[in-house]
Amino acid sequence: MANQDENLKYIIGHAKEYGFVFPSSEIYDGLSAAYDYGPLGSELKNNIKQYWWKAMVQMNENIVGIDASIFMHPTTWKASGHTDAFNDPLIDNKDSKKRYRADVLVEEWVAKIEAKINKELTKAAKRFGDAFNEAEFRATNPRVLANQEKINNAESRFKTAMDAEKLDDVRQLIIDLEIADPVSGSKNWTDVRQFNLMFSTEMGAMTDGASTIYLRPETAQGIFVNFLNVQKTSRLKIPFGIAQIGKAFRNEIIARQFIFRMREFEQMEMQFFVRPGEEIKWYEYWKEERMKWHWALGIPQEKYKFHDHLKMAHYANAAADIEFDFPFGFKELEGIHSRTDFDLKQHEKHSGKKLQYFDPELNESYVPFVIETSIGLDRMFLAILSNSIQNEELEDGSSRVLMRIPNFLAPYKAAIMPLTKKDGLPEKAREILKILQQDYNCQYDEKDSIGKRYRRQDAIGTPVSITVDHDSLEDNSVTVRDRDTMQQERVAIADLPSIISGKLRLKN
RNA sequence: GCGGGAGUAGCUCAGCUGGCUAGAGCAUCAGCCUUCCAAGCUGAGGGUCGCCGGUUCGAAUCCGGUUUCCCGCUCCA
Repeated sequence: MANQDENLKYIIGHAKEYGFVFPSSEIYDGLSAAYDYGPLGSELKNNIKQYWWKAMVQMNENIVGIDASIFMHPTTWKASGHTDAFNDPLIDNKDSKKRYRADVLVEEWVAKIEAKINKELTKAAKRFGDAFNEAEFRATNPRVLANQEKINNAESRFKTAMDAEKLDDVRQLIIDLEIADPVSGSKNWTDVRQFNLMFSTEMGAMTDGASTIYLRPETAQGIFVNFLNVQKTSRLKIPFGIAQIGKAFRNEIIARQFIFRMREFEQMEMQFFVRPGEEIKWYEYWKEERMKWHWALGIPQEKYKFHDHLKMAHYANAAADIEFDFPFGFKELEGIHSRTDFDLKQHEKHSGKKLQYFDPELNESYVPFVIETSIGLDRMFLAILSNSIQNEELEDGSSRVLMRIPNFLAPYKAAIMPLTKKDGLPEKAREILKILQQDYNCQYDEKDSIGKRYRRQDAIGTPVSITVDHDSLEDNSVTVRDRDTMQQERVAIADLPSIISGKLRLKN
């Protein structure tokens, strides 16, 4: 591949040309960072979902699935922290054109002043030796006192301004503190603006009396608020998990890189509830399990790597990403987080309901700890798409566009084609189609030369092509051609179902 | 959101010092050929040149605005 830009462009072009992914509302010039899945794309996407659901829910007797509503009670987001944390005050420097979080600028300023105080303390400690009393020095030294007061003032002004949502005051604070852009040193700032990362809308037809609700920014909370419902109705014992596939929405300031970061996206999540104190064990377990799930697809293992988080989100005590080698480099594909008991505790607090599990073995109740595995469906789609597409040079000097989609995820499993359009071959081919399409998504094609039709199937990743010729009418046999090797073999029509199912089996 | 680049048929692009009914290759469709690995023959469909406005006798072409996409910065539970 020439370079990364060209590569991604090629993938986007191929995806559009063959009906995998279209820009949303394209006839109206499209909508930024929104995409539609076309006929082949929705097949592939559904197959990914099925693969995940099967691995998580069907293959684990202690994991069940739900499908929660996108709308949730507004208090949910207060409890989860999204209402506050998804509200960043941002400010731009007019000269450097850089954007910063206003709260970070203030924090950095505070850190600078604190450094001054510490310098003062170190100096004093040297001077006084063993007799040095830090608390006393802090309480009496005029320079330290003045600096400490500066910090206190700034922090309280910032807090007051944020609480009252007075963004002008935040800007004034930054100007008063003489904070300069770390890059350019410029103090030429724009207004402070708030970006709420959650989409809001009104519930209720009347504007008055309607309440603001949010489109969920993550699917996890739908699981947490249903924790007791599910645990009780499914008679689950800890450790157990609840899985969900669904859409989530984030009003990203900037959303780009094709379907990698969209404002509307789909997550496949599983929250695994465990005994407090056992979370790290299960965290490690799921890290491994999830990586195995990826490896089973047959995509080269070096395309994946773990990225352990050093800086944790407020709710987590351990976190790692599974990163994938996308056309634009290694980027997060899936997250595995030890979320502690943060979410359930928060919901207990805000709802006033007990969200606890009675552990018969320990004979006590507790709020379970949670391990989360969360994978972006659209990202998984892109991972498979970008890994599958290749231009293969053939021995005769020609080339073919090949989509090496893992067989069991392919949109079409088999293409059935008559060698020619005459002599009853189409009829025979359609007979076979009728049988196979009950179990497999198949395509019928009789247009153009047989070689051309093979290439067409290569370009959309169909693993098996079945060709009906004149002999087929006599002996009920057909030619089966493999997408990757291009090898052909003669088989009985009756054996087709088992041959196809053999090709769709997972690598383990 | 800022800066840079781009937008002509489904795709890749040509045309752009303003001037014939806007072209090519591939793709699509119909027919011929009846053929086991694309690119054989005949024909057809498909574009208000991203959109709006301006300059002009005349704009795909010049100017302004706008929108979408790509890249960089920024942001990212």
